[in-house]
Amino acid sequence: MVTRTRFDDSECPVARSVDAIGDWWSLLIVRDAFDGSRRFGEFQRSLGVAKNILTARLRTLVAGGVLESVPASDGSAYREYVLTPKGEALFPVIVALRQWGEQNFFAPGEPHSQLVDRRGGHRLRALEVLSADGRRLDPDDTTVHKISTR
Amino acid sequence: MVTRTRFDDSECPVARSVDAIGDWWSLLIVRDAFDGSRRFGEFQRSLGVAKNILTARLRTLVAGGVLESVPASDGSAYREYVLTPKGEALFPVIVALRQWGEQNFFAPGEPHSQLVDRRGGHRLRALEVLSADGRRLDPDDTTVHKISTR
DNA sequence: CTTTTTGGTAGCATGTTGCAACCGATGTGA
DNA sequence: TCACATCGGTTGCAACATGCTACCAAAAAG
Repeated sequence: MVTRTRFDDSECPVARSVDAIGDWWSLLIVRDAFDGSRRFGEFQRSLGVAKNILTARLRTLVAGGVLESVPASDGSAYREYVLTPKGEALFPVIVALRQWGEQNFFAPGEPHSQLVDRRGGHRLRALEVLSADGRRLDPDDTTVHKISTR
Repeated sequence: MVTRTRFDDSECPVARSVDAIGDWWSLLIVRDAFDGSRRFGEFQRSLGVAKNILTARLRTLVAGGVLESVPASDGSAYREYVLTPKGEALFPVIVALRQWGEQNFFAPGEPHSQLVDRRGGHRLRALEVLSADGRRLDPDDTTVHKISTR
């Protein structure tokens, strides 16, 4: 568990998100969950993480409402960790990280795992940040309003 | 610096991205950089991070090609940290984290900082994951191909 | 009924973080 | 130009988090 008292009450949504999933393992656990991992052992083998660390991370993610622990779907007495709706809402985050990684950390032609459209099997379209009326926005086209009500 | 030998050679783009920016401070530094912070002191005051930690993080981000150190724009002898093109490409990641935070960590009406379209000042459109031909995709509509060439 | 798998926990060594003190180079005001 | 404040760090230390290995009980498999 990271010691962080400073941003628990931050008014910045990015800070609260990072607080929930912004460590090395949590994001990869969520990625694996999107890829279909459900069982403790699946995450452990896939990630190679120490079991006590995995235990702690899964607990944090469950406490944070990203995952939930449900009875195993195969009828066994074990439990599974599945994404909640809140966890599923991380899909654009994972896709954004994946696309950034693809574009910046692989040499042309270097093999890498790829997220594809199940129907047709094609690569996804690159994420675009759009204005309310649909214009593509660059960082310079945006600004942060310090406080606002929703 | 996190000890991570396991994923340096990973073929998963998400893992490589997380390797570069997947810790508590790096993402917030990048967020501040998007919001206009450039100087060491700006980051330090904005984040409240210890100076030695900030030094280490900035060095890592520069080494990773996310930030670069340039002469100060005000003509002083100091230096500034600005986003490289690779760093700017993190824009969708930050926006995704921001939108996830807004939707999941704030009570209705609770004040929070907001990213708006400079032209018009409206909130941004929610990020959408799209197929190559423009259909909205949910996690279930996608699958990971283990290895592929680009 | 024996063995293996699963999903952990406990203890310990090591790595990382946060804090406070300190420091030289730079900028600023008189 | 001389004192003083600010900037951008570095250093040492204490606290905390992480990773590894060993161990264990419940469940499943054979």
